[in-house]
Amino acid sequence: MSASAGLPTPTTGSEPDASLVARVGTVPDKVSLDGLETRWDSAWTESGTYTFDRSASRADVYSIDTPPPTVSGSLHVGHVFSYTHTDVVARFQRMRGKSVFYPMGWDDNGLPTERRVQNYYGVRCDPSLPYVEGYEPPLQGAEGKSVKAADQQPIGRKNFVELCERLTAEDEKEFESLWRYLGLSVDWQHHYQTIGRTAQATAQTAFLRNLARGEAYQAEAPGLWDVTFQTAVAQAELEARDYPGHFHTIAFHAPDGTDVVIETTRPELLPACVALIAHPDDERYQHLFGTTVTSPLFGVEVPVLAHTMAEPDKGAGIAMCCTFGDLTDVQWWRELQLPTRSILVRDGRITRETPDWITSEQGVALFGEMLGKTTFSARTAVVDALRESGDLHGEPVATQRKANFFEKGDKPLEIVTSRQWYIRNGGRDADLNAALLARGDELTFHPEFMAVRYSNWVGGLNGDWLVSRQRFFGVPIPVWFPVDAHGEPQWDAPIIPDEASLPIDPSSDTPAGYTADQRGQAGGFIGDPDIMDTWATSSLTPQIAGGWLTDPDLFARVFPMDLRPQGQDIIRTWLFSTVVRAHLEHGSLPWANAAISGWILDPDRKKMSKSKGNVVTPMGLLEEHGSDAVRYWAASARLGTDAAFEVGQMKIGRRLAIKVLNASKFALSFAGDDDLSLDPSLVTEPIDRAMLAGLADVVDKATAALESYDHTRALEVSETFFWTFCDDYLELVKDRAYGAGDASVSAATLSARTGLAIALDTLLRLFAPVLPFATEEVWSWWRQGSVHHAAWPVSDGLRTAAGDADVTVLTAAGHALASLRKIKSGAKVSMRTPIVLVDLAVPDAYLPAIESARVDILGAGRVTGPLTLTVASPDQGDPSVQGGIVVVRSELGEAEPKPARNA
RNA sequence: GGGCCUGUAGCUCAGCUGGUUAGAGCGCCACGUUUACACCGUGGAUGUCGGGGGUUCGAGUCCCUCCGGGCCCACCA
Repeated sequence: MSASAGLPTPTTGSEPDASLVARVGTVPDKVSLDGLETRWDSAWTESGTYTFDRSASRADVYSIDTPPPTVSGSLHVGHVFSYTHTDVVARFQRMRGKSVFYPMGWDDNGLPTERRVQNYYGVRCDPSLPYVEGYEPPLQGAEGKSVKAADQQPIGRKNFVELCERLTAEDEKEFESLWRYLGLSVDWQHHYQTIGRTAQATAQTAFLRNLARGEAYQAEAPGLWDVTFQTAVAQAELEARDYPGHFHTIAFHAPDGTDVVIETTRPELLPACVALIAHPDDERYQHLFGTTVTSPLFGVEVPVLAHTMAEPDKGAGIAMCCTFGDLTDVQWWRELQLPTRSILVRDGRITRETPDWITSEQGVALFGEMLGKTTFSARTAVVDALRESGDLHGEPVATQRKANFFEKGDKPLEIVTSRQWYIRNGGRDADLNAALLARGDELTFHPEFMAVRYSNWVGGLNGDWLVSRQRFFGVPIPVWFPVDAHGEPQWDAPIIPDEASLPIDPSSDTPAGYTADQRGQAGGFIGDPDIMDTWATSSLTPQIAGGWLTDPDLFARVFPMDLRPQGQDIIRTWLFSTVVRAHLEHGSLPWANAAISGWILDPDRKKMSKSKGNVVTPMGLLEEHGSDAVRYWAASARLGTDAAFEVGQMKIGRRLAIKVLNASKFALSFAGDDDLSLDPSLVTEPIDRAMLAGLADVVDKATAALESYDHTRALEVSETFFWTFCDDYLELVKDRAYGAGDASVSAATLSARTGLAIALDTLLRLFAPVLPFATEEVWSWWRQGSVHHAAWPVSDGLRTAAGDADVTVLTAAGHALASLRKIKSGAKVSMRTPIVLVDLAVPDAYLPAIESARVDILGAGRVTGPLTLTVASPDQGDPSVQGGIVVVRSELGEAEPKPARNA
C-alpha cells in the first residue's frame, strides 16, 4: 500500500520532508461533476485501484461476501442503496490499510431465471427431448408479451440451460456497468455466477460431503408441494396469504345412527379422511373416543381419536383428519400412526384411479365423477352430493382462511408424498439447533436487534432443510441410483461420483462402471432427476467467491470472511443457510459481521418492488443526479432502517459534492505557482490551529462511527464540519490567505494556506468513501496516486499542529462574523457593505477568542471602523442567537461600487 | 396469539449512558451577484417530542398503559 500515512507528524530535523509538500497541478477554471463517473472508472480499472492484493495475510485482509443480485430482471434503487452501504465499508477498510477482498457474484440460478427464459425466448424445458446442436429459439426478447405455456416451444434440458446462460450473460454485462458507474470498488477479476462451473462443483462437493457425514439424507414423506411448478417447497420459501374459502358443516354417522358433525373448508378431501380428532379433555366427545364413525357418501369407517393439537373452540371442536389437508394432518397421521389415503396427485388434481378403500356403490360412483378433476370441481361435486344426501347441514359459510403459498406461486400449496433430499439444519435435532443458535450469538449483527430475527427463525424450525427441487435449471443433485433386475431403482443405494469429476449432470453423465446405454435399463442405472434448491448454492457464496475448491491459498486468506451485507428479509434463508453450511463444513461462522440494510420505501411508505410497479430505474437516477449524489442519499440512511426514496436528499448530496470541488479549487488557488506545504509546524495563528483542533475531533468521531458500521454518523460529523469550514473559516481566512498581493509571504499567510491544505487533505479522505468521484477528482489536482489508497486520517498529527488551541476560537469567531452579517441582512444591504463602527457584547468565555481572531473578523465582516468588545451581561438581548453575541451599536457605510469582474 | 422495529417542525431525519431556552437539511419568507461556488450566499419564522399515567430535583430520553404505522413468526377444522 502506497499511501502517506495520514497527516505526517512534524519533522524535527532539518531535512525537508517530501511528503509535506504538494505541487498543485492544473485546477480547472470551471469545475463540474459531469463525466467523472466514466472517467474515473476507466482510470481505476487501468491502474487496478481495487485489485485485491493476495499476498496479504488474513490479518491484513478485509473480505466481503457480497450478495449476488438475482439476474432475472433489473436492478432497482433498493440495490443501489444497500450496495452503497457495503462500498462505504470497503473503501473505509481499504484506506485503513486492509487489502479488501470485494468480489461480485451474479445469482443466475433458479426459478426466476427459468421463467424469464421461457418468456424471453418462447420456449419451455422438456427434459425428455434430446439436445439440438446450433438451436435457435423462436423469439428474442419477447418479455412482457407473456407467451402462453402451450405456445412455448419444447426443448431439451441442455438447450434450455444454454439459453439461460446466454440471457444471463447479457444481463450481467449491464449490471456490471451500472455498478461501475455507481462507483462500487469491486475487484472485477473476482466475480462468479451461481450457475457457473465453479459454483456447481462447489455446491455438489459440499452436498456430497454432507451426504458422507450423514448431514444430507433422503426421505419419502408428505411435504408441501406447489402444483403449478410441480416441485416440493421448503419451509423458508413459504408465505402465508389470505385465501377465500367456505366452512362446510358435514355429518359423519355413528353406528347407533347419531350424527357426528364436523366443519371443514375442504370437503373434497372427504374420501381422504382417516380419522376424526378432538381434544382429549373435550367433554363433548369423550363417549366417542375409541369408537368408529362412517364418512358420509363414501361410507368409509374411520376411528374417533384424541389428540392435544385439536382445539375445542375451532370449528366444531372435532376435526376431520385427511391425508393430507394441512400440516396438522401430517402430524396427526404420523403420531397416531394413521393409514395413508392420498387422493391428490402432483398436478394438484384428484387421482385418476378410484382408490381401493372406497368400496360402497355410492362412493365408487361419486369418486368416478371426481377422477382427474381439480380440487375446485371435485369440491362442487362433493358438496352437491352432500346436499342431496342431507349430510350437509345448512349452507357453506364464506370465510377468509390463511393458506400456505410458495412465495413465487399463486395457488395454495398441497401436501404430496414424495422422495426428497434434506440437509440437517437443526429443525429436528436439539443439539444442532443449539449449536446454530450459538453461531448466531457469535455473529455480530449491525444493527444488533437483527439478531433476534435469526434466533426466532432457528428456534422455530420444524423440519430439516429440503434441498431437492423438481425443476430443470439449477445444480443437479449429483447422484445416480442402481436399477435392479426388476427395473426398480434402488433409492437407498445412491451411486456417488468422484469429487474430481464434479460438476456432473446425472441426467447426461454416466456413472463409473456403467455404460450410457444402461440408463433406465434393468440392471443399469438412473440419474437423480432433481436439482438443488437455489439456496443450496447460494449458501456457499463465501466458498465459491473465496476459492474453497479451486484456490486453497486464496481461501485461507479470506475465510471466514469479515462481512456479510444483506437485506433483513433473507436472514432466514440466505444468512441462515450460509451459517449452516459453514458450521457443518468448516466448524466456524462464515463471517464475523452481518450488516443488514433496510428497505427503500416509496413516498406512500410502501416497500418498493417490481411487482408493485413503483420502481425507479437506477441508471437514470445516477445520470441525472450523479453517482456521488445518489451515494450520499444512500449513505444518509442507517443500517437496518427503512429509508424513503428522496430525490431531495440526492440534490443535497450533489450540492455537497459540488461544494467539495469548489472549496477545494479555492483553497488550492492560494498556492499560486508555489508548492503547497502540509507542514503542520507552519500553522501558527490561533484560529487556524482551532480549526485543526475541531477537525481532529471530527476525525476521531468519524473513525469511531465507521468502526462500528455507522456510516451515517461518520458522514454527518464530516459534513457538518465541512459546511462550517466553508461558510465561516474560509471566509475568515480569505484575506489573510491571499496575502499582501506581492511576492512576499508572511507567516500569517503561510499559516492560513497551510491550514487550508491540511484541512483539505483530511476532508477529502473523510469524504472519499461516500463521494469517491468528487474526492478523487480533487485529489488528482494536487496529490499523487488515488485518494482511495490514501491512509484514513488520524487525529494525532492534527492535534500536534493545533497545540493547546481549542475549537472555541473558531466557533466564537464564527458567531461574531454571523452577528456582523445579521446587521447587514437586517438592514437589507449587500454583504459587501462596510461597517464603519460596531460594539459587540460577547459572552465572557468568547472575549479572548474573538480578540485573537480580530483581524480575520474585521476582514470577513468588512469592518472598516472601530470594533469594540465588551462582556455581555445576562439580561442583554436574546442569548440564543449568534452564540450570545449582541450587537450593541452599529453603523453601516456606503457600499463600494461594484468591482469589475474578470470574466 | 408471540416477537422485533417505529411515531420529534409542512417533509426527510439527528438527538449517545435522563441535565441549562429541543436540533439539522429540505421546503417556506426576506435580502444579496461578495476576486470558489446562482447546482450560490446571508438572515428569519416554524414543534403540548403520538395520548395518558408513573419514577426523578429534573424525562424527547427510564418504567407502565393505550393509540397509530411497518415487518417477521404462529394461526389452514
